[in-house]
Amino acid sequence: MPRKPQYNIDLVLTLAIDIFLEHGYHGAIMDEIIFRTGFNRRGFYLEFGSKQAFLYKVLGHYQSKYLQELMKNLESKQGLDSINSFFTEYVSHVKGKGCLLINCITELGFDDETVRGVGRHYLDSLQIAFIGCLEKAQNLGQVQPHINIESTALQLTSYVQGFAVNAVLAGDTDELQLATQALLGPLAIKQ
Amino acid sequence: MPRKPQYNIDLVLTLAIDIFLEHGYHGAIMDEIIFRTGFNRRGFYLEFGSKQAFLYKVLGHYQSKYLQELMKNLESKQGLDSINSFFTEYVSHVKGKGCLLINCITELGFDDETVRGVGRHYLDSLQIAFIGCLEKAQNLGQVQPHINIESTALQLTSYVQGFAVNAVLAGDTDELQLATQALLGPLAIKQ
DNA sequence: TTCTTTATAGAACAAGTATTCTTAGAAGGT
DNA sequence: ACCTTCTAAGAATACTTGTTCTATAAAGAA
Repeated sequence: MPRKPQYNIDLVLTLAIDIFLEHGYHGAIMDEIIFRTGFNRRGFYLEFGSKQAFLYKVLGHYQSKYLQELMKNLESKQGLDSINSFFTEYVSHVKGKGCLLINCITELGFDDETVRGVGRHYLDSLQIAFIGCLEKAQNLGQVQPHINIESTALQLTSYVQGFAVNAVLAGDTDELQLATQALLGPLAIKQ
Repeated sequence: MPRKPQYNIDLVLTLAIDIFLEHGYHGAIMDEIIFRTGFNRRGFYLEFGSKQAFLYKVLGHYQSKYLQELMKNLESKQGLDSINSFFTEYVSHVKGKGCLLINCITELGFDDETVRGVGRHYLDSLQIAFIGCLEKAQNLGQVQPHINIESTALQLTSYVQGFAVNAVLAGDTDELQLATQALLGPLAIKQ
């Protein structure tokens, strides 16, 4: 039997996330991908077929490793606390880098139906997760009873995307943490 | 004296906005830029020097023609009404396309200091404009007196960036208009 | 009209980049 | 120890794309 591969697909995908975050899809060149992931060209094309197919794999990996993990905060449906911890973790995740999925949407969304589909699905999931948390929060009496839950959830979803953009520019994230408080504060019932 | 140019720099810059919006910076190739703007290669390089320099010009043009125009709504400082009309116009501006500046930030922000600078300046202006409006609104008794103006302004600024991303995906923008109402509603004093 | 100047169109060039191919060598089976 | 099989490294290829160059023609001045 032949030698075994030295690379680890999971690690390659993880390392590639940063490369695409830094340079975008078209700006990330194969030489850097090969070099920084420690992969080799032949193996790369045997494994993934093309740069584009590779991006899709990286995006999928990014979602399951990070985005879905972050959303678990919301799925525990503990009301406002869940929303709070989601934002705290999200801000620290995107700090100084932004979000790979958001970057792909803005760079490729117009031309790439696959990316658009993934993006829509992500935003939908996020909104649904927020709705679940808000309903719970309402039941717990944590938020004003009169708010429109769907609109508020959409609103929170927009915030998340806004943070992803801001994070690329913001040196420190104290600002963003402050914004989170300002954002969630008005929802809560004043004690 | 020689013949006069048939192209119109202003028009070229305006047409280029859509091209960069559709394909991003690296995805927009010179052939399409030349073709769709009706420019010619030689003239292009005499006038702008390079694709990168051209992007900066297009970005500047985009800001003065659209972003600053939209912000005038806020500068009139008529309180909540100004904020409302800003959002209405903004949503209709980014509908189906997104915002060129935001797209450039997410695609190039990490590598391009110029773009980062322009982006920061834009977000700052926007936040300051919101602050002006909120102060006015507070003086007019249109909003709750206890809200933290700076935080609320930052919150609104994040929201704007979220819309820019959502708009790339959203077929219709009714959703976004609804979210805006949900957002601004709680600020206002109930009548 | 004729001459000068410069825009136009697109061919040519050169740099960059995704993909394929070649060679050498490592890991295990017999 | 030897052979097979597949990986590793990177050279080579083919294509894309930003930039420059050339030839043509149009617009005005004298």
